[in-house]
Amino acid sequence: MTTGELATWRALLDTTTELRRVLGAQLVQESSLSPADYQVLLALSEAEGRRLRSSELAATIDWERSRLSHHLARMERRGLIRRDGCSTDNRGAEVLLTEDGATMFRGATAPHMRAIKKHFADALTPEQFEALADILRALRGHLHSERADVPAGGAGS
Amino acid sequence: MTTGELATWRALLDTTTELRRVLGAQLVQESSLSPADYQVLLALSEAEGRRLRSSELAATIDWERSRLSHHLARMERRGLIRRDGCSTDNRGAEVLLTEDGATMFRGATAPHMRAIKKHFADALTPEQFEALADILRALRGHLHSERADVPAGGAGS
DNA sequence: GAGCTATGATTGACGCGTCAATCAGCTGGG
DNA sequence: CCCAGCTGATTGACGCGTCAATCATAGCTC
Repeated sequence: MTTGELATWRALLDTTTELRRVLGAQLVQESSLSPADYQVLLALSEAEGRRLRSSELAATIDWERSRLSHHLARMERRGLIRRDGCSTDNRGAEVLLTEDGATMFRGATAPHMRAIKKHFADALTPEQFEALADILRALRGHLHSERADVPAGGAGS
Repeated sequence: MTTGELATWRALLDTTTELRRVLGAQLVQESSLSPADYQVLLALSEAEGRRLRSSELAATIDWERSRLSHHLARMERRGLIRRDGCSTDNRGAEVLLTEDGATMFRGATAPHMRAIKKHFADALTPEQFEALADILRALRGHLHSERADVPAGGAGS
């Protein structure tokens, strides 16, 4: 690995850290929702009937189950979501958006989009967007191909 | 903001989250150092005499002071660093790398670099690296220019 | 249908990060 | 000199995330 490649890696870490910080701070200040809250509410508001099985929600947003459990407990306390037993599987829990949660989410969306535009989208040219999308596809593809490689027992690099 | 731009933003979040997770997990498993530990040890090992004023360290790695204080307390318990009063300013603390800390860091470096190469560097072409470096420069520049804009009260872009 | 294992979900403990409050020591004005 | 105010650093409380353990139920095998 070259010095430049390492520097680019560090730049990627630093820049994304800062972007998350700026956008996260703005989100929580404007709407009292953390990025994590937003992610949960987004997934729920896009789901059929604004409800999801807990495990499906975890899969959708790619969270560990226990993290989700803890977070849902906190969100339930705040009245953003509710948990309900599942009719077809008595072990299961259904998570559903409350009216309050939906309202909070709606109120947060527009300013958040504006912030993303301001701090991210406005910084790049259309060509850079395309290049970035390509790069991210390549990175994601690479990560996933590795994941498939190892368990199969194929030869490594 | 277009749908594609938003999708690229989401892809950036998701992909960097996953990269951090994979590389962080590998780092902690191979060397018992968290990414945060690594960042602190890297800054210290590059510093003059392997020591830094606490506030300079915070500035170097761009952390809140209280976060650093908490983290240093934990690292000190583990014997990775030591804190020492400062001779020129009795309020100040000097943070210095212990032998153990230096050894741990050295042991972690090579595997970590290999992991970065494997999961990140190997996924991209030289052209993509250049494009990515450009994009990150643009993003960083944009973020910083905003920061300078607002307090001064000048006209926006 | 009794026991075994697998699965959906939660819990507790503990390390981490943020915010607000605090402590200690420096510094400048009277 | 003394106090007011600033700065370097730490602390405590609390929300968050991970890991391992747990609980309850489903579903399979005999």
